[in-house]
Amino acid sequence: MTADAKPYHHGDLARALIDAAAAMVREGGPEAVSVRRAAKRAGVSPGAPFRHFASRDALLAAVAGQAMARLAQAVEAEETPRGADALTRIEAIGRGYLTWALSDPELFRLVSRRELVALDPQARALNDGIRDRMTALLEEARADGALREGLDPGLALLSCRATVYGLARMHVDGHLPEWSPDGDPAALLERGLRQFILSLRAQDGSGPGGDA
Amino acid sequence: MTADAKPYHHGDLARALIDAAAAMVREGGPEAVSVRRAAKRAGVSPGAPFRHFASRDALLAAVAGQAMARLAQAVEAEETPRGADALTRIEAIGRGYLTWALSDPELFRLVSRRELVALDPQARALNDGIRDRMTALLEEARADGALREGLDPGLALLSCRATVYGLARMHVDGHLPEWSPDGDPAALLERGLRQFILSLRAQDGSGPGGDA
DNA sequence: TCTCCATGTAAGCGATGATTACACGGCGGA
DNA sequence: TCCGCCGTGTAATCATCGCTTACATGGAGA
Repeated sequence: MTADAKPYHHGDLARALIDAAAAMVREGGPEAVSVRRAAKRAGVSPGAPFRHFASRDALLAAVAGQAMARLAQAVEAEETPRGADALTRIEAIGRGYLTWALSDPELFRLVSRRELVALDPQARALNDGIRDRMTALLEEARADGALREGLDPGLALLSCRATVYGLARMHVDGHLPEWSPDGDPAALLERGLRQFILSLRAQDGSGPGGDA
Repeated sequence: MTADAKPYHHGDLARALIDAAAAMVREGGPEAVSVRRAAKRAGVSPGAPFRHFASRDALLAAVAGQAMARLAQAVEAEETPRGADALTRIEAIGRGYLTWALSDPELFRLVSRRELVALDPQARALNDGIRDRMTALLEEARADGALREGLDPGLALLSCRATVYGLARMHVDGHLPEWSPDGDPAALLERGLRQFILSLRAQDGSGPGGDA
């Protein structure tokens, strides 16, 4: 890449290092990330990265920040606010979250380490944004009477997070085959998600809208 | 420990190394485990551990195996099969699981990496045992008509695992304060667990048996 | 008692994260 | 146009790491 005359100054070393580190995370997990190998991939000397990242952890945090941005983007792209039911939109958020976790499991593992995401204010904001949107949607569902009777909206928020996070982590930690040896992970997560949303929904009035 | 005359042969180096490594995991996570430091803690030379563990990963796997045994023990101790309702016993299993995850979060992170647990057949068996007991209990609940209408028992199994695993991982990954800043983690997990079991339970017949 | 061998030691290899001193070269001021 | 600053990359170095090899030790079985 950028093999044009190879100037003394790289031009965009920081970006190149983040990309290289992200690729190494995908290949062998966060443990496989080495500053020297990232530098070698970017075509610079072993000490050069330290001009841009104070430490290996700082580089990993930058990778996590970029990954968090893509996760937030995936969630936002999936959410369909076009007049849909609040619970349906929560389901869409969860679907976006799970889809991204399936598509980039190692980077998701990185993102789910809060101490890394918390280092980057922008990543924190994205993370908090998703949570706040779910809070608002749950409140909207409650106001619409769409929540099952006897459901504490605060606890429902925790349940949403626990379920979606739990399903995603089960996949990236390799626990899905153990619980459903022959299942397609994506289909399994989708069914789990739908059933969970169903367990939140009030059973009077609106009938089953599922098509699966 | 065993400071009696320091014989040439340690006597129980493998155990001592596992304990030392477990302590290091508790202090700084799996990344903080170093074969050399474990050897120093056990009072032997840097190369000695390799007589007992082929690699650093093998040592970590042994630590994970021991931790898995303790987790299974905590689950078994909490389960109360004395005539209790099947769903109540599932709740008890979840409570034992969450309690142990709260009491030893770093070791739980180790245990939740399946590729480590899978290396030790005994640990695998313990893990599978918990899953199989939940499967049987869910089937019993279904036969008793205790499950909510329209609930697929297979999916309910996945939901149980996702919820309990999700709650536990939220804690060890530091996400609980983010979702409930002022909450006591243990109380929060307990409420989440109770509500989840409630969402499985059929709403006819048996009334609310909660005391919280 | 003597020998075998499991267990520990000593020394060392290559690689890592991190630090330091130095070299390069684009940019702004005179 | 020239000069010096300073951000950026290089080179050399250090302590530590996982792991291997060659050797030392001493308990257990013949």
